Amino acid sequence: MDELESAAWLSLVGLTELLPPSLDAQLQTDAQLTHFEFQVLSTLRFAPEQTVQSKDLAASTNSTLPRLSHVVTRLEQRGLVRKLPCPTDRRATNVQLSDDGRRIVIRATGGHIDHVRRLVIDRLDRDELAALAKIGTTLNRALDPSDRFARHIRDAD
Amino acid sequence: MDELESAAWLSLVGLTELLPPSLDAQLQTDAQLTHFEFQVLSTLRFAPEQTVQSKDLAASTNSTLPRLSHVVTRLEQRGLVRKLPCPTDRRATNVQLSDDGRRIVIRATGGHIDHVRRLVIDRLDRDELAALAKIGTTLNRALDPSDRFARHIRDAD
DNA sequence: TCGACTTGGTTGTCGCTGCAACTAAGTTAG
DNA sequence: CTAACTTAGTTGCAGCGACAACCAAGTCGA
Repeated sequence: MDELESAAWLSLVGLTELLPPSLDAQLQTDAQLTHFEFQVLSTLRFAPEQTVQSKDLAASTNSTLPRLSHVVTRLEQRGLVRKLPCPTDRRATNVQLSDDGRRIVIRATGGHIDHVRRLVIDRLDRDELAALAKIGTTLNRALDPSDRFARHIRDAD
Repeated sequence: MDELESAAWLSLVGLTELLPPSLDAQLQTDAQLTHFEFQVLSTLRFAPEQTVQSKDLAASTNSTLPRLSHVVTRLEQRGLVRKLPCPTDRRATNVQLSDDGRRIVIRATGGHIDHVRRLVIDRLDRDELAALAKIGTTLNRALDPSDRFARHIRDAD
């Protein structure tokens, strides 16, 4: 690897190690949510009926079904979501945002966006944002060929 | 957030969620190492005497001292590193790469670099690499003002 | 229509990391 | 010199995520 390749790679590794803890910390102190929980709630918030089937929720949040199952169980215990049996497929469960959950996620979103702006968006100019979007898309496609991820936060983030 | 900002942000979040598992998976199957363990061993490999003090090793690998302590304990049990008392400060411990550890990390490096190339480097042109390096540096500085991270893999990665 | 296979989901266990508490060694002010 | 403080490191516990095993429901072929 030459200088440029190495610099690009190291900076990318740095990002993947530093960014997630920063997001978790902000959301944890401001809203008692992990970033993953926030993603789950945000996805539900913008879904029709505030309801999404577990399998699809897992795909949207780029998680596995076991992981989601655990998290949804905890969120349900906190009263932020409900689990409903799916009427058309009795194996499936639909996850629905509760009123409490809706209030929580709405209140959390503002501060989270502020944080993302201060940390990332506002530090890059338009050209850099465009470059990042393009590079990110390319690499995400390589990392996740099924490309199921991340069509969710959209209006939230 | 407008379209461009949102696209950049989502692609960045995607990267931070997809890249680390990919690195861990490759290193785990090819060398029975987590990416973090690989970083530790790589750092030691290029240090004078193959030895680094725990505190500095923690800083170089962007980890906390407790985390490093646990990992070094495991690596020592596997015979890949040694813990030596520091001669000049009796509180400190120096971590040294063993011969086995050296062989392991050297054997692991080639495959790891191949993986990184296939996944990232080879998918970007020179302009994109330069943009990524610049953006990454900017954001890393925002995320980690002390900037202690990532002066290590250098020749390895 | 019945057996084999697939799909949706849950549960249990294990391993790793964060955090707080703690020990030990070094440093500094009086 | 010694009491207060800081620094280096370890340990124990708790929480989360991966994985495998499992159950239940749906599908499909003969």
